[in-house]
This record gives sequence, structure tokens and C-alpha cells, in this order.
Amino acid sequence: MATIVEVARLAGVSTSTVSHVLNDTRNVEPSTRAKVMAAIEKTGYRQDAVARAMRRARTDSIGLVVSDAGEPAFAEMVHGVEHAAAARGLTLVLANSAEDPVREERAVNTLLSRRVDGLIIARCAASSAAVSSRLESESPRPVVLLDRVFDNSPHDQVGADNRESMRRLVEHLQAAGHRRFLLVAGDQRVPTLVERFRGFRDAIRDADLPQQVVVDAVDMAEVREKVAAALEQGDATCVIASSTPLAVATLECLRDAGLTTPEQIAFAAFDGFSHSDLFRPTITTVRQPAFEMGAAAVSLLIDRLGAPDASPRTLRLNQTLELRESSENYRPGVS
Amino acid sequence: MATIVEVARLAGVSTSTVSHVLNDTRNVEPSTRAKVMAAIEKTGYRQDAVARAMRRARTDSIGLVVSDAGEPAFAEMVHGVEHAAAARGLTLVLANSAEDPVREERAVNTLLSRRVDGLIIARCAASSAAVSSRLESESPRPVVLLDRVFDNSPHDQVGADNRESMRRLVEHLQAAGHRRFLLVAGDQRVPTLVERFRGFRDAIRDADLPQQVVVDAVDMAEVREKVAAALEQGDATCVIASSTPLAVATLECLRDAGLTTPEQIAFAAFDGFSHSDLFRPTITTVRQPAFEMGAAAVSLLIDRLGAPDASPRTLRLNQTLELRESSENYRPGVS
DNA sequence: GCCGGACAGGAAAACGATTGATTGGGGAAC
DNA sequence: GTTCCCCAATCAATCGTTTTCCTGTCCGGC
Repeated sequence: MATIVEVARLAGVSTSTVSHVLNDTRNVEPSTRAKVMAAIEKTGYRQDAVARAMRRARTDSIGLVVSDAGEPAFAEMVHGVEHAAAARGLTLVLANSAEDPVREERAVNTLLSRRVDGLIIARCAASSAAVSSRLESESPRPVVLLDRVFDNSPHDQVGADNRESMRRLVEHLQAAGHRRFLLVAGDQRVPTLVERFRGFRDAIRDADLPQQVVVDAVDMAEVREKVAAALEQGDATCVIASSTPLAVATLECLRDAGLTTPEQIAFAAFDGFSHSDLFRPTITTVRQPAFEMGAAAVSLLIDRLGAPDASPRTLRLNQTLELRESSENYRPGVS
Repeated sequence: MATIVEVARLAGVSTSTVSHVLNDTRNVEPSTRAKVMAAIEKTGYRQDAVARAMRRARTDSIGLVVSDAGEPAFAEMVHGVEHAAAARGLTLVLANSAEDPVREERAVNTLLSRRVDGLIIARCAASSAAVSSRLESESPRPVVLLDRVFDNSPHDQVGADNRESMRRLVEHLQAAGHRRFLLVAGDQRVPTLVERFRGFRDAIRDADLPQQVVVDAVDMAEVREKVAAALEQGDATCVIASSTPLAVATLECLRDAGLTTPEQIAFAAFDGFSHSDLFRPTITTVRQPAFEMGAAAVSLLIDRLGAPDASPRTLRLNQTLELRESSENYRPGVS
């Protein structure tokens, strides 16, 4: 590859002039500019982003660490981040922690050593303190927490309105006559799932309903086991799963127990399945705006670059309650 | 951030010694090494990957351009690439062309200017010649084509055994009694879809079946329109969709036409839906090993780095035919 | 005719590492 | 005792840009 030196020589100017032409950072005589452009054309020169990043403060890249690249919701966030980043001329460096704190820490270190201009991260459930302090010490390089949102975080964050959405969902189901729920709440180290659980608890409390069954197992095999046991016991008329993997496990249990939805038991889930309209049963879903969350994270990052000292913001995007068959037509007292 | 210079000063050695300790690239006296390690510890020094990449030939990063980050199949490939790359200590730089040749070219240029050690790309349907020549002129920097595989490509490639899989699928359906198919073949600028179409054509020819209806529209609205028309005409007993988006459009048409699967018409699709076991109808699917394809692309890249002059390889991963309800229990002659 | 400012462009110092050439000291071999 | 080689460590060049000074020229105003 030709370098700026060769371009300069061919054009008969200094490298600084070439640089200024390239970046439009100083007036240059039209004739000089023309010579430079011609030389660039002739040599097929292209700027070297590495050298450029080396000299400047910025790399024009951002890092993204997701906790489970295999989950469709995270895939959508990645998509949203990529889209928003590209629109602003930023390149995306992607890493996946796969819910493993060791890999997460490694990923964060790698991205920071590559001098990304900012970092977006969906922290894994068992995220280590080392990562926390590493992220905090990175200021003023902006860090945005995605999806997994923490109280009193020193960072900007973007999450969903989990507590309120769960509340709305439960209220809807209650209005339809349900009194006894089974909540498959999942790993309570994950803030998102904690928020959903709290929304559930709030709604139950405010409606003066009796104690409900809650499954908070982490391991999916254990989830299935506990859900199966709860179904066996059999007083729930409605099951809510707090995430897609939990919904999968739960649906398997329902199927294995021979329970049909919504006739024998109602069902609803968070995050949902793709193309779910095409298949039966269609499932009542609280849908997370994953793409938009990714894009919003990029916006926060950019804003933060412009105002390093503003106090951290937490953005909560609205989820939408999509009512479908799995929670309809249930007749309390019939089953 | 501390630099290597400060570490060297603190340890009372030269920067080159620090570098050699860091990279384990030359023997250093244990006592010296200890001093260096202590200094690193004290300063909290971390290697700067940008400066490192600047000096060395490699950046320890690879670029990936996908043609539609929104598609689950591509999301899985991204996942596979990230996984394999991370396992080898490579960072992943991700870009999405969104099936837009302009964005694709921009993405390729960006990644190359960042000096990725190699590039994996799923070229978009209308990919420009400019991109082709740019990729070819990049040698010896390896380029691997992913999913969209071309004849006589100068690059390594990894795709699926589309032709054979389609053939097997059709043969299976034939054996079940089907004679008249509707193939929703999609955009014939996409090699993957061309291969699937050819497999279909081969199977039909070899079985001496009469001419079949093939929809090769690009725009989804047009696909729906043509599929609806073909269903109206009504002599097909079986529909095959060559990709997930096409399957979505087709299933919508079937639903709108009031046709149930498999009772009134059989259905099968390529690539498939996630968690499809949980919903009805379960769909007979030729499943693409998307994750593995991504991982294989990384392997080809690494191999190529070791042997720049070996002739290009095309890897075809096997797809699996997953038989499900949508193609079963069909009784030819009944409907 | 001199001064000051505007303007175009160049020289060279960074940025933070890696690495080839070089130095100096300490045996081993003769 | 000299030579030779090995070893550890340093020196300094280098990667390809950007950016800070700096120089020289031209022009207008007085």
C-alpha cells in the first residue's frame, strides 16, 4: 500500500499538505489540492486508520460486549448498535462474554487496549468486581451499560421499563380472571430479571393476591424441574416466563405435562419469539425494543463524548404488551 | 495510561527489555523480569494494541461483513465467527451491508483501512464489481467468502451443500407422493438461492416430473403476490421456501388463503425458525449450520495466513434435513 | 519604503510500541 | 593471556499519520 509519503513525493508537496487535503483541516490552494488528488488517484492511496488512530486521540470505533450472542434479543441489540454506529462513521468491535465473567473481563481489556472511543456492555450475571473497577477507571472514556441496568451506576445506561411492563402484564391477566400465577423468574443476579420479578411482586401485593409460586433457578435443567413440580401441584392458572430461554423451558414443561394453552393454562413471556404470529399457539408477549436499545446506547455514548461531566443518565425504553392467544379465552373456574 | 517508557524508567531498564518481557520474545534475566513485572504492576500499564499494530504487520483482528445482520441465520454466523476468533485471540470488527452495495463497499474499505488481518464477507446480492476488485487486490491479506459462494472464486469460501440438500428434500417429498411443487426460490442474484434452485431443478428433471412453478421475485411484496397467485391456481401439493424470509412470506400467503398445513398442502423451508419445535405447525426444515459456517470461515482464514499461496478452497458444510409435521401425513389424491 | 497580517506550505516532533544492530561483560578454549 | 563466543541488555530506527511551529511571500495601508 502506498503511504502518505509517496503521495506527497509524487505530488511534490509535503506530507502535512497531503494530510490537510485529506482531512480538510486547512486551506490549500486549489492547484495544490488538485496535484494531491491526482497523486492519490495514481497511487491508489488509502488512509491507514491504525496510524491515524495512533496519532489522534480517537479511533472512531466503539466496543460492544454482549453477554450472550446466541440470544436473539442480544443479536438485535448488536444489530441496533452496528446500525447507529455506522450511521455516525464509527466502526464496531464486537465481543461476547457468553455469561462467563472471565471472558467478560478479557473482552473488556481487549477492547480498551484497542482504544475504542467508548464501550457498550451488557454485563454478565456473575460479572466480577474487577470489571467494575476497570470500567470506572476508564473515565473519561465513556461506558454505557446495556440491558443489564444497575442502581447508582456511575455509567450511562439503557434498559427497558421492566418493572412497569411486568406490572401491566400481571394487571391484564388479573383482569382476565387469573389469581394464581407461576412466575418463572430466572437468575436473580441479572438486574433485568430482578426488575421483572419486582414488577410482579408489586402487582401481586397491590391486588392483595395470596402468595404466588416463583421459580428463580439459574440452570435450565433446574428450571424445568422446578416448573414441572409447580405444574404438578397445579393451582396456577397462568404462567409467566421472564425471558425467552425461560419461556422455552417452560413451554417444554407445559408440553410434557400435556397442558394446552390457553385452554388449560394461560401463558405469557418476555422478549418473545421471532415470527411468532405464524405459529400456534401465538404467545402473549412483552416485547423488548432490542434494536432501539442498542441504537440508544450509541446515542448516549456520543452525548457523553460531548459532555464528559454531565451526570450519568439511565434511559428506559418502553416495552410493548402484545396480547395473543396464549392468554386469551381463559375461563377461571372452568379447569 | 502509563506507557512502556514509564515502565522502563521505573524498572530501570530499556523499553526494549520491557517489550521482550511482555511478549516473551527473548530471554531476560529472572531478576530483570521481576523488576519489569513489578513496574508494570505499579503503573497499571497495559499494552496499547493500536501502537502495537502500528509497528507490527498484524493487528490480531479480523473483519466480518454480513449482508443482513437482522436475519437469525446471519446472527448465528456472527456468533460463530466471534467464537472462533476469540478462541484464537483475534478481535472481531463487525459491519453490516444490509444488502446495500454502497454500504458494503464502504464497510470493506473501512475494515481494510483498519488493517484487519483478514476479512470474512457474505456479499450482498447486488455486490459491486468495485468490491470484487478491491478484495482481490488485497492479497496476501486473506479474504473468505461466507454463505454466498461463487464459482471460480479466487478466495476461500464456506457455504452449505445447498444443491444436494434441496435435492434430498425434493426426493423425500416425492417419495411421499408429491408431484407438483411450488418453489419460492427468491432472489436469483444470490448464489445460495441459485444453488437451491438448481438442486430443485435437478431433482425434478431426474424424476421426470412435469414443469413446476417457481417464484423468483426479489421484493417480498411481489413474492407474496406471486405466491398467492400460484396458490390460487392450485395444482401444487407442496410448497418449498428457499430461505426464512421467503418462508415467512409464504406462510402468510398460506394463512391468508386459508390453507392448513400439512392437511391441505405440504410445506418445507430452508434455514428454519428458532425454537420451532415448540409451535404448530412444526416445519420440515433444511437447517443450515450457521454457527459452524462462521467458525469454519475463521479456520480457513487462519490456514490461509499460514499458506498464502495454496490454491483457494471451498468448504461445503452439510445441512440437515429435519422432518416435521408440515410435510407429513399428506395423502396424494385426497385433496 | 516600511510594517503588519494573512496566507500557503514545509520541517519535524510526536503517538507508543517492536526489532535489528550494537555493546559490554564474563567465561571457555586454546 | 589472548581470542572468541554467548548472553543480557541497550540504542535507535521504524511503522504512517497528525499537528505544532515556523518560514517565506504577497499585499495593503500609511
